Parts: sequence; C-alpha cells; structure tokens
Amino acid sequence: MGRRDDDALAAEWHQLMGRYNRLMCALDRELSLAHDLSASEFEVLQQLEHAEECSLRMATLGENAHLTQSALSRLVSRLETDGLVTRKACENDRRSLFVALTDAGRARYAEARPTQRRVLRDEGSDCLPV
Amino acid sequence: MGRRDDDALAAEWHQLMGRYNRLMCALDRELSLAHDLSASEFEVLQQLEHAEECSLRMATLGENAHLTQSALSRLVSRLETDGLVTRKACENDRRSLFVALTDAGRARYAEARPTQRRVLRDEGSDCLPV
DNA sequence: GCGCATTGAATGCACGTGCATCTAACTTGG
DNA sequence: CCAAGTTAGATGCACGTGCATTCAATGCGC
Repeated sequence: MGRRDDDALAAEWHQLMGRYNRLMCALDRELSLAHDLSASEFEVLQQLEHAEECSLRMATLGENAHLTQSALSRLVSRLETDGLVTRKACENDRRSLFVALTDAGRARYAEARPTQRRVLRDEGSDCLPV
Repeated sequence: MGRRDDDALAAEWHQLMGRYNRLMCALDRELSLAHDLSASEFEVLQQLEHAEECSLRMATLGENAHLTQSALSRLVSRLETDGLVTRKACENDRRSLFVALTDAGRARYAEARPTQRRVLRDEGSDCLPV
C-alpha cells in the first residue's frame, strides 16, 4: 500500500509494457509479411483451432483472444472476407453467432504457426517466461 | 525447441497479452477520464519527471517509454499543445531535440500518479508482479 | 400476453499507431 | 572541402481500436 510498493508495481508494469510492445511489434510485422495475418488475427485462428468443432461464440472468442466486442466484430469480418472463417447463426439464440474455421483458415493457421513460434523464441527469450 | 516448449512459450505470450490488455485498457480509461492523459502520455511524463533536469532527448525518451519514433513525435506535439512539455533545441546537435517538463506538466503528473498507482493496485493485483 | 430491462453483435466516429518517406543536420573518406 | 552515407525528427497515409450508440432477440415481472 505504501509508496515503495506502488513504485515497485509501477516498475513491474513498465517491464510488462516493454515486453509486450517488443513481442507484439515483432509478431505483427513478421506474421503480416509472411502470412498476411495480424497478431490478433492469428490469435483468433488459434483459439478456433483449439475449440470444439473449431467453432466458438463471438463473446467467448472475444474473451479468449483479449479483444473488445467491436474489435472482434470487425476482425471476424476481415477473416470472413478472406475466407478463413465463417459466421453461423446459433439456433438456440438468434442473437448469437458461431464463428467457425474454414479449411483455408485451418491451413493458414498451420502455415503461420511456425513463424509465430519462431518469433516467440527469437524475441521472447529474454521476455518469456515472465 | 520442441513442440512442447514452443507451446509453453505461446501460452506465456497469451498470458502476457491478457495482462497487458487488461491493465492498459483500465489505465487509459481512468487516466483520460480523470486527468485527460493517455497511458502513454502518463508514461512519458513519468520518464521526464525522473530524468536529469526533467529533460530528455527524443530518441532516449522513445526507448524508455516503449514508443516508436513517429508515435513519440506526435505524442510530444500533443503534450506541447497542452502546455505540459516544451521542445528545446540541442546546441551540440541541431538535429536533436530535448523535451522538458513544464511546471504544468509536473503538476499534472503529480495529480495523475495516485490514479495510475491505484489502477495498478486494483487491476494488477493478479497480474503483477509477473 | 405485454412492456421493460438486458444481452449479442454491428456500426459511426475520432483517434493513436506503424510504416514508409522526407528534410535537415551531422559524419566520414577521399 | 566536397560527396556519400548516416542519424534525428516530422509527416502523409492507411489501418485497427475503443467508445458510444443502435438494432434485434431474449428473459423477466406483472
């Protein structure tokens, strides 16, 4: 609670910012150059790949991928335009949507994963594990 | 190097993203509501406050605050417009600029710091220390 | 069954960012 | 001393984001 603890917390936060920015920039750059995917888009594909039937509700997907509702809505639109995912209406609740990976989406993810893992190894060696 | 290590690294990265996004959103929201400062702007003021004579070269400031050169350039412009910092030419190298905290800037930082520290305590308790 | 609050998702808007590029100022080799 | 290369910072541009709002579908109380 004291000044010292607060400053220690601020220092931790400062470190966290540094790690995040370095990794995120590297991932965005390399993934978009090599696979035309942003780091967020990759993250969404990854969540879907590991989901039951490669399909998740928008809200769930947003939480898992650390995206706000509006960011996710547009991101999924982009992925859909590129043919990597499809939106499917939910029968129980017609407000909800399921997002599902297409074959192309699964292929793109498989293609991009080694790149992402390599960047994490190269850039993250002194950042991760936290 | 193996698949397991890579996946562990990816999990760490996923955690890091979550922590960063949660804290950054909270800080941005509260700091801009209460003090009309973004989290990045606060970070810059903080770096200056702790610098020799409250003054740093742009490049140094950029590294310390984890900002790209272009982001920093515009951010400093905003702070200057608001009267919180001033740009001063460097006499030895007329390409360089020093950015210095004004009295108003120091005051705004002092005002905002408790808010930032509180958010870090509230939101960061389960995120920090890493 | 009918309003009323709530929830899921889409969208207008303003804004901050990265990338590429530009200009000016310094540096270095000849 | 000059030309070529390098470095500091500013800027045009496209783009992704958050916030606030909107619209439709659902649940809940009466």
